[in-house]
Amino acid sequence: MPDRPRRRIPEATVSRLPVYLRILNELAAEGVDHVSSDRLAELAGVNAAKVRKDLSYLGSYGTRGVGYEVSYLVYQVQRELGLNHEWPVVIVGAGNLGQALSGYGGFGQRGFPVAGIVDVDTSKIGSVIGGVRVRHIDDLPQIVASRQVSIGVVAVPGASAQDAAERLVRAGVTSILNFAPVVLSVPRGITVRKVDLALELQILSYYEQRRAGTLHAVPGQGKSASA
Amino acid sequence: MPDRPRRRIPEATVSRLPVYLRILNELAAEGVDHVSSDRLAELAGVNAAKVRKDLSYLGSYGTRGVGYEVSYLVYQVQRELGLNHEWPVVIVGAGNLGQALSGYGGFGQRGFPVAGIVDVDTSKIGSVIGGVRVRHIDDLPQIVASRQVSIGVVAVPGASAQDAAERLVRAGVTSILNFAPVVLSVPRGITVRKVDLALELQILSYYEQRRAGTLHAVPGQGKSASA
DNA sequence: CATTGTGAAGCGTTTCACAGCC
DNA sequence: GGCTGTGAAACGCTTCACAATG
Repeated sequence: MPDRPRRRIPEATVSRLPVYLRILNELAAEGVDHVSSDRLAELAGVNAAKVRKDLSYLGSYGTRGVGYEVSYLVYQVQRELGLNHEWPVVIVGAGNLGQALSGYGGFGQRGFPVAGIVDVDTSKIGSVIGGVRVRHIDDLPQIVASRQVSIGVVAVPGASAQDAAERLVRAGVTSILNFAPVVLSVPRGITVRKVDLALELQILSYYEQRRAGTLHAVPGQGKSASA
Repeated sequence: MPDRPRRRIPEATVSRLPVYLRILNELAAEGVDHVSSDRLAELAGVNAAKVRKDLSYLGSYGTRGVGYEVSYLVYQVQRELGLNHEWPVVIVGAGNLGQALSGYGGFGQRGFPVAGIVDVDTSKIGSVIGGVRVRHIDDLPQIVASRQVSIGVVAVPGASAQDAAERLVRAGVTSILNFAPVVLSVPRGITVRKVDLALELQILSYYEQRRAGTLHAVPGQGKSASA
């Protein structure tokens, strides 16, 4: 590992880097070796200036008049995102969602292997999901320590989510991906991101209702693009 | 239906209203009848001024010196979000994710009943998930029309997601919740929101890596709060 | 000469600070 | 006295526009 990130990258940019990365990987798979900010912007559904500014935070990796070399940019983005090594995750909650997440397989393929799944429900313990055996939640500290886990996934009902988060933090996890529909309260320095279906649907509901009233165009998280 | 929304509400505010709504519902369930912006802010993990400004877009529903009446505010927020009636959704993709989403039940409970699930895979057709029978994707237009569906959920692999989105749009859907890890290209006026696990994990990876390098605090999507 | 990299302007969001009101 | 509602300041992000350059 040669060097650590130095520059401070805007949050908005950080959340777009994974999108660029995915597109770059697709381009690489297609054998494309160079790409312009214009093309990348089109594929990512954003403005070209934004792509250039975003990438400029990583360094000057483009060539004027030519564009960006795909493979080199893939490497740089991965390095910036810390994707050069694996980040084992531990899933709390072996219900529907925990099982789906664990069985899905996409985690491991993308560098986030499931180091463990835990649940409070002793009836679930021992069953194997996606190749991982469900263990008791009291084993959390041991799993986190032995597998050097720093990311925890909260996949329990809302009522237990705060407790799950606290257990994760106590066990030594410093980042949490929260699927429960609650606002987690965590100590400073712990990063929490949430994925909340009902919330997303309710936001869509708002724009649908607006559409019904006045027939105007509507924003779409900045994620929509024209064909 | 007395009136339609008039004021233009900032996107950032719209995405916080569901959070307030959930908290308000919890407070109501606990028998709390009034709440201050300070308290609401604490529970939502945001700044009190933000709560007041957000709520002020709905109208002046607070009482100076007292706070907001919980039940009245619940009503107003729901109305603003268009949650006074149900929004049936159609799910495209009856794989792991589609099944989990449909079986989960939270959709229906929150006013988004599953009007149908469709798949291209004929071997999946006919099976019943969460009380809904899986139908062929060619039935989409019929389902959307007969059940007045305006929201579609894309739960297919990345490679088929664009096609799924196009079918939804052709069938008459105007909002899409996309779980596939691709940027959907849709006509203007169609709202797309995405839920992307890998992306969230990669963002966490970035902050984890930073933490490893320099020991500083880190943002958390603005969603974290101190205990 | 196409395309990057970037100051500077523009814009939306957050936060402050306090007048207004119950 | 306590809390809302809101102008205005501060901030961060986006977009423009163009000089720099392979």
